[in-house]
Amino acid sequence: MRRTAERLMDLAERRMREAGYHGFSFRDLAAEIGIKSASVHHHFPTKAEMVIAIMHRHNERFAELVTPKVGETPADVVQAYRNAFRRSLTEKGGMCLNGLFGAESGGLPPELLTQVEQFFVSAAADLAKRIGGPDAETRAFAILALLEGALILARAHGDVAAFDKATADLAAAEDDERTRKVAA
Amino acid sequence: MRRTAERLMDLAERRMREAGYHGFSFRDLAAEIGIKSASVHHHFPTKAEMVIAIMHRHNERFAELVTPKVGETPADVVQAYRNAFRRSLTEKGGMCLNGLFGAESGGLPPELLTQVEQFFVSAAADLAKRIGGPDAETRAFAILALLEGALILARAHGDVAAFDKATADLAAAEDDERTRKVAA
DNA sequence: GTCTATAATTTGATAGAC
DNA sequence: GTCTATCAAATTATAGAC
Repeated sequence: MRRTAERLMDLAERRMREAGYHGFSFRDLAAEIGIKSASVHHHFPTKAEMVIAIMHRHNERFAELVTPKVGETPADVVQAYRNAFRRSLTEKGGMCLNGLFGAESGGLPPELLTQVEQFFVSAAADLAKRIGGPDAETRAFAILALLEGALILARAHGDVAAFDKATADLAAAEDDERTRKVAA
Repeated sequence: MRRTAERLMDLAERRMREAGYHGFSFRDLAAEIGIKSASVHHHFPTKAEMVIAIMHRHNERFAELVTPKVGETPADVVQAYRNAFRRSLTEKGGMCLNGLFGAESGGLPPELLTQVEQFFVSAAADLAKRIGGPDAETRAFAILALLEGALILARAHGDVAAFDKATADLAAAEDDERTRKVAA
């Protein structure tokens, strides 16, 4: 069944969100779902390939989560991104994989790093386009940085409240930008 | 000589900033400075103890870097923090150790996580006290999150410019807060 | 798809000589 | 402080039977 492959990916993803690329081994996964590590290799030849598949799936899901809504305001867009990141914490048990791999990028497979960079490039471009206004690209970078950092604070404090605190002014700030534009 | 211990710490710190807690082994370090791994254990009994010593040293240095200046404005304080974080990238070769360990906290020694949490608690308190104004604590969280996330973006893009872009509006925003207060 | 068996390497760590 | 020698465990991965 392809179901086993998905369970393996789910499990590996969760472990990595908690502890990074080295946060799981094939033996770990195998033990938890009741098979042997050799069987994991049947579904994913190497660990690198497995992680790349996980990242691919994750980035597709992320794109769906922040898909544009008709009539959205810039504040709506920022809220959609904020909610998507927050879900990492509350439903996936930890960090954004792209942020995590960006942080520990030094020892990771190059193909993985390509995916990570690509994620940030397209997320920044998408955000910038949808919030618009002056310096949209700079503000998009700031928003992505704030969200990644807010996840770190929440992990360090062991409390989602830290994420909420760090991002409390996010939507309000974007409303300010709007007001400023309208006023000008 | 205590000199060897320091060289080991320097090397290990750099590797961890690039690739996280699992970014070096005692053998790596030993090979690079021309001794054997058993000799590294003479200076640091275990890896966990070594990393804790590195964190201790790092957090002391950080406190010095952002030490209060007489007559500082809130914008000055934020700039001092921004510069301290930026130095991680330009002089230390990578992430802030606290941010990195917060991100991959799942598989780390508990004593290390205690230090990480403590760092963020005291940094937020210090920042909040020195920038003052309404919601100082919330803004302090946002500033720390932005700085950590900006490091991630720079690592992911492989370019310090991403850090600068993400933090471009930081000091300006703090000036806004001041203006707002004065105007009120 | 899963198993047994096993290889090759790496890792954190220790004992004891010099 | 450094070395040789060594350990036990873990990790990624492969070959081939069922």
